[in-house]
Amino acid sequence: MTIQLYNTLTRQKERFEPIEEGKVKMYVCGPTVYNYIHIGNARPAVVFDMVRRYLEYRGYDVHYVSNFTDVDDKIIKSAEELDQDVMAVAERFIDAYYEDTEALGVKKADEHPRVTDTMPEIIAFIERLVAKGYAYESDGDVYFRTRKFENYGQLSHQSIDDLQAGARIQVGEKKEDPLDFVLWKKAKDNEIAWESPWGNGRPGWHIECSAMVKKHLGETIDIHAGGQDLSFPHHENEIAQSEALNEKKMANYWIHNGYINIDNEKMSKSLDNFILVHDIIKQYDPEIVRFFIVNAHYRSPINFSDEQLNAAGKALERIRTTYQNTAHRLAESADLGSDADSWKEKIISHRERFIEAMDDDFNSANAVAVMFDLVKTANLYLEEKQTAKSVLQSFLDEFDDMAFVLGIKVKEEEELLDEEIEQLIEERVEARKNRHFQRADEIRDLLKEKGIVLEDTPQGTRWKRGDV
RNA sequence: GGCGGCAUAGCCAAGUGGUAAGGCAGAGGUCUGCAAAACCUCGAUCCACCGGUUCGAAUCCGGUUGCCGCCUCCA
Repeated sequence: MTIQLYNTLTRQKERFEPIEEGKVKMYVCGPTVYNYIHIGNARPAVVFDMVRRYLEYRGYDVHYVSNFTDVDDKIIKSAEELDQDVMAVAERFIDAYYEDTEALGVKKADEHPRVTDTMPEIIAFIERLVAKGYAYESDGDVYFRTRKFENYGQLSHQSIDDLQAGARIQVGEKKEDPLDFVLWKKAKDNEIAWESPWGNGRPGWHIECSAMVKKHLGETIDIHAGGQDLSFPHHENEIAQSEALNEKKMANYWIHNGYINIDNEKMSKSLDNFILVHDIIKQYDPEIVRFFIVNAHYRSPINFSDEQLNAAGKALERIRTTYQNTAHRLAESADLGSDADSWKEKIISHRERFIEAMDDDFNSANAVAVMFDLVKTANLYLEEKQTAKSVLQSFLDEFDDMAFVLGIKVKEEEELLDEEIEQLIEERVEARKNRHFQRADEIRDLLKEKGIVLEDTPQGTRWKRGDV
């Protein structure tokens, strides 16, 4: 079996074949850091992190690069409003980005290049486009000559004339053609700027990704990813710039995630209906937010609501409970089970189904369903009077693997309880032994108020954190 | 106007030619001192609507309706 993925370029699922065997070069468009990220920004971070984890799980050596746009109009505006330095604002929200995405289980990229660290490469890139006739200077700005690039529109599957017909783009006097887009912007007075052959200015939005991809990954990469709304014009323009210069295909596979909606409408900063990750994770365990995201296929739109998050929380709890019950049994019971092989075969068949699901365009919704089947199978095993340690361990290992790919935590942190609580639990065990159920129930209620939920099992009493 | 996506049980969500996964919610039962957790049983005679292709369609084709998105900064 091989991995199939939906390529926006061809609008169909294709078999994944990396350029270099066993290696994957992957680039994900990152955020413009002028504010805390909202959950719509979090989705690509999460789903492409999952894609990366899955590729690693399948044995690929993944070189994963994701950028920060740390200078542009919005940051400059934000800096003015906050009365702070542009770079300070960028720095602050880059830190916030790491904090928020880490909470959501997103691993850091191998490289997180910034525009401001890529300036020489960006300028060189533009210079060469000018030299090749694909770009021209106009009053301190530099524009890309879109119509000169013959394959323009290949990603959005639009003819250049349709694009122009539908364009509500104003024809700037500086541009030769309304479809031309800016590579270099002349600085206004007192604005943050870099020196260039065309005077002081800063890069346009699209050029940074072309330059960074080339610098960090090369002229042709395996996977280029981002939100659906980036496919046009951002990705289309990236292709135009890179392929005009390199005369090579920029990326073999383009993948785009669907939106997160609020009340069925796209969440965006301009619609002012966004929810910040920073805020939502105060209300819900970030693991729940992650689980909610991976529980749907990455290309489907998902609607964000309290009802859905609560359901996701319960669902995740079910997985964790089974994991804990399995771990508890492993620790507390003797190694007695027979028939170990048939149970292990069941576990392996779940693993195969999990891989099958993820191989099919990273269908994590199905992968999660397989995980729930494994939960059920594990629960059935726990119903057995006698269990084998090796089988219990196999269940845990399988859960760990699946959880790694999906980026969710199923293992609870080792935690010690207050001595006082420990004593109460001890006292209750004694009380139950002596059939003093009234006292036992009193203690259980008391602990519940403290957020400690007790469960009596044939292997003894265990506790977990619950709602206070 | 151009391009695209979606419409499956109370809610969410897979399935994309062979007779409807999974989760949440709900009902009944088993286990338990009681709980909790778990287990068992129950739910769409049907996949927006209308035609067509096929031995067979939620799945393919044509059309209709509704919703959403891109074409402008946006993940």
